[in-house]
Amino acid sequence: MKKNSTIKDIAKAVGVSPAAVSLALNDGPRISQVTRERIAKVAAKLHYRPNYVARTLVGSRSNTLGLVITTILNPFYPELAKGIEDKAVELGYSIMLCSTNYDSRHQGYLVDTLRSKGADGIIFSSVESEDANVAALLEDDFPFVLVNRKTMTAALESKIDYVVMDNVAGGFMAVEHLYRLGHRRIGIIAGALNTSTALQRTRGARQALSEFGLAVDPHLIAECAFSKEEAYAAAGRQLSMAKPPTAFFAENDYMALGVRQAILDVGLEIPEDIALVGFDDIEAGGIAGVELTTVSQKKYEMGGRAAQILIERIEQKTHSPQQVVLQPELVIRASCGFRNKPYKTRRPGQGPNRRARLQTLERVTK
Amino acid sequence: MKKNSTIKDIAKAVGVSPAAVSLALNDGPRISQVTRERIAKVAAKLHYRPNYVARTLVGSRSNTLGLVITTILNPFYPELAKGIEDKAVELGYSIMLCSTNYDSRHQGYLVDTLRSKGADGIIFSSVESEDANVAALLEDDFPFVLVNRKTMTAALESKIDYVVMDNVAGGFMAVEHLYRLGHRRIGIIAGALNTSTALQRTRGARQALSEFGLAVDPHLIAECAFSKEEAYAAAGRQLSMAKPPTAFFAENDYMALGVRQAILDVGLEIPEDIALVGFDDIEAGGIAGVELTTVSQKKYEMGGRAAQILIERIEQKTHSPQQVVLQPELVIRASCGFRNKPYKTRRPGQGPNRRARLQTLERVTK
DNA sequence: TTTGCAAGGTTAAACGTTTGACTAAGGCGA
DNA sequence: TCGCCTTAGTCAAACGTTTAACCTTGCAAA
Repeated sequence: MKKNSTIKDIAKAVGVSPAAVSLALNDGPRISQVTRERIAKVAAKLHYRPNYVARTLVGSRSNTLGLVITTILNPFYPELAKGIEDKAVELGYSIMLCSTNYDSRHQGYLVDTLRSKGADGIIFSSVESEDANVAALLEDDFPFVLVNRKTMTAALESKIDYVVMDNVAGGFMAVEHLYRLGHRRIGIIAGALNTSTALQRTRGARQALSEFGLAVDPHLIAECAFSKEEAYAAAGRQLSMAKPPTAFFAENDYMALGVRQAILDVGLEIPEDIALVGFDDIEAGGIAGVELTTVSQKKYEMGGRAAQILIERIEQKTHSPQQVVLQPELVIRASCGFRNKPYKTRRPGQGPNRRARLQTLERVTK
Repeated sequence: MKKNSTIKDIAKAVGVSPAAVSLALNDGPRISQVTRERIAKVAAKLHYRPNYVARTLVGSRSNTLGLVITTILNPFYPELAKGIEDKAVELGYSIMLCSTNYDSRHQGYLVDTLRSKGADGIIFSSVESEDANVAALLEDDFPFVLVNRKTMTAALESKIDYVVMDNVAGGFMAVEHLYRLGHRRIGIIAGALNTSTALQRTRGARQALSEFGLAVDPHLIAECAFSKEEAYAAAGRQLSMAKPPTAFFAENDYMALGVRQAILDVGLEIPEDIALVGFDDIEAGGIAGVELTTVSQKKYEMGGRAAQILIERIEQKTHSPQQVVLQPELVIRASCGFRNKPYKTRRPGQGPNRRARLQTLERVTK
């Protein structure tokens, strides 16, 4: 491989010291306009490309962020990653992509590698609700931000930057929608309950159930990994119960696609025989013929915000922990039959109005 | 941020020289078993994490690969990226993800950044058929591999590592399938023709057309970006022609989804009124109700092979350029109506048999 | 004529490793 | 006892930057 030209090569060619070249190229002080220009010219001629590795070593930043996700195969992540990458590039950073494949031991290895390789900070979209890596990073005062998920260790939570959706509100919305459509037996296909995401969506769902006076049947709550396959299996099991549910809430769209297939495979139709609501609003859910009703997350925005918060922390522009909670939105499509037969039930309860209730929920969350 | 412990800290603690620590930790020679163990113990206690930045600087490798794609939003890429990442991790490498967003100037910037930051090599899945960056990299003898696409500059092609599908054969298959189903007016929604991918799929499609004695109507070939939106628009235009096509071949599945929507939006049904075949075999195409017939690419495998080839080159285990061409496979689902009414036409022509013909095509490709 | 100071540099150390060349100590055969 | 080899290290340079501290000029002011 051809050797890259260095600052020394330029120095030699121009007849100045390496320090002068460095200063000139970085708009430093103490260099006259003329030398500055001569240096720039020679640098261009030699195709000089600053060596970030050396620069990083002397202690300045690497301008590289680590991004830790579970697997890029879940369509939720590409959009999140896109939001992160766009913002990072805008602010002059690159990103290193790492997948845990749901293996938290591997996550430890990834974190070490990222730090070894000089990442300035890490964006985690995959932490478990009590994650050892998070505690360790905090201890070392290494910059990181959580996105999509958060830690639920009370002592830590207030010290950590994160950006999440209000998952409790989201879970509530999903079940409320189903309830108002007349459903009374609602199967909940929950994600892995060692994640804040699944924990809170489930909590919101249960809150809705109890607020509407529905019993919480444990057989109707299935915990499984955030995967299509497990969701398919779990839904299949509920469908073969003596009294199967008349509606499903799958805690993400990828799982919802699995549930959908399970429903179709037993010969039932959506929404005529059974209703289905997902969570995330992935692109595939919007395809004609699929038309999944879902709780929408602002994935792109979440990603961008997370990147920005992390970079601010890295560049010390920041102060205290930033915790942003975005509000979800119900996207009504065809999979619950709302268009054909709208809500049967009035908004239940005479308590405070919807907005007030949600705000209460939010406080409960924290 | 807490300072990381270094080899010097360990050296001090153990009472040996930094060189000894380096040697011990890297299984180098000249260190006795006992010191080796003492060093290991202290390293563990201090949570020593080797500084890759420094290591990279002295000239060894960074164990980091650059991956350049167009945009992770096209569902083709996550699976490709997964194949790359898994293989890279297996072989001890990390990957830096970069998106060009279809901007070839930006690609130049990305390449520079990647080289600046010490990437050992680059995987390109986004080069244009005559790409200046490729030529420059080759000139500098910088390790890289092309995947999914290749250069079509004759002088360069033989010197470059790449792994692609046989896109000519794939394009041929798609049109052949439609032809044998009885279609005679086939709209081709082509990708950007400055990519080898679109160029070759289109070439294959035209070869099929002419082999089956069908005229090539230029109005039925629309070039557009590899995006859902442009494909939607292009299909819409063909559908409003006086004599619209009875079938479409979209050169990737993401575009096919756009075409599908266009068809549905004018009130036509698939496959009853119009047939549709895609390319790639993305997961969303297989969803019940969508069931897109498509030419399948082995994305995961392609990715893995590409990573492996690049790493072999980086580690000098390699010799001459490696060029792998994988064979596509037609995945017949519901979008062409094959199941209801199978082929009307015998395999046309009395020339050499299918396999022989394909092999000819392959040779033409190269 | 001296002093002060701004402008435009230069020097050298430092970042954390790796690695080729050197060395000290001990053991062994002759 | 000498010479030589082996073992287990040490030393110092190098990788390409950045940056604090120092050095020269030349010129203006006193």
